[in-house]
Amino acid sequence: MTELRDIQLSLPMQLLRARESAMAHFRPLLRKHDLTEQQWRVIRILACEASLEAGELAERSMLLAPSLSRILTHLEAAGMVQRKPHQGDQRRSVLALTAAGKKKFRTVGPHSEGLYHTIEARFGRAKLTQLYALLAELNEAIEEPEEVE
Amino acid sequence: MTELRDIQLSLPMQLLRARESAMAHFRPLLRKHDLTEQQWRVIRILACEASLEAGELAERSMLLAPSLSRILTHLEAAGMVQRKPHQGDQRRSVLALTAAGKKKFRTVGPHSEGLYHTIEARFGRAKLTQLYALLAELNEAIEEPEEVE
DNA sequence: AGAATTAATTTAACATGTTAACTATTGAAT
DNA sequence: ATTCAATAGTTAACATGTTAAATTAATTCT
Repeated sequence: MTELRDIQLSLPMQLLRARESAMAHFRPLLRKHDLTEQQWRVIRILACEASLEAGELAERSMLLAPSLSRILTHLEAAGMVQRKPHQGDQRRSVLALTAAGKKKFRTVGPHSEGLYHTIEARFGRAKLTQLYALLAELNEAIEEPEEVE
Repeated sequence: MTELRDIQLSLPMQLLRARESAMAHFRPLLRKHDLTEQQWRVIRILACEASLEAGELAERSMLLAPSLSRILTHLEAAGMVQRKPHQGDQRRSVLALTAAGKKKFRTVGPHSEGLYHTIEARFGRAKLTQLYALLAELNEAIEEPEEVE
């Protein structure tokens, strides 16, 4: 006889719950600096890369193309990101932080790091490392969904 | 000398990535049955409870009140949920599945369970249990954010 | 009882999530 | 070279996420 699983025990929901617990720490900071969580993801990634194509940026920031497109329009209008055409392929666009974008990163980054260290201190570095490893294993194991007939 | 953390190693983003890997398995099924992920969360919870107040439902489904409000309007219009006034407190509303809502649950539920078991089989039950435990510990440890001065 | 507070839910406004359709450009196949 | 298919981004449409404000009803205080 197979055990009946608690219908409430949903993997996506447990991951969402954990993510919410974590994000709750960062949201007040981001709001104070007029950034959404997604805008901050984009800025963080561009801050480490000098320049990136939109596709790469979408993948790394875990944003779907339509979302990223709108976010970039917003960040460009705010003067924090510059869109340039790609040399040799007119379909692509290349993104980079402006001086204002870099400044925003240098302003917000340290506070964000501080909050991260708070989380690390409370949860424990060892457990955090273990969690990262498990999440990576999970991704590896279930990355490719089954076909739906 | 403190190690510099990889700025890309973001806990919220790793949790998001894992969640996306998991949700990718369920999205085709839900789409085929004209349900959003959030609508399905609401139906699943109501299917186990007979009736619930909106506040309780919001908490269990990890939905903010405004989102839930709109979702319930939608599910009510679709004939799957019934909103009733609360006896003794006119501010509250009590939600319950209709016959159509229960039928939807019985139709989609088994397929959803099947996909869950696929994930469990691929990742391993032991690791999945370990992951749930770690996520619960994380929630416990960081649930309360620091004050922002 | 009546005023002020608190509580549960909804509405509003703007940003993003999700899927499909569209546009422009490139690459491949005759 | 012309046609066809694939690729990169954007636009569109609708649903949800997030915060603030508004609504309505219950509670508290005097």
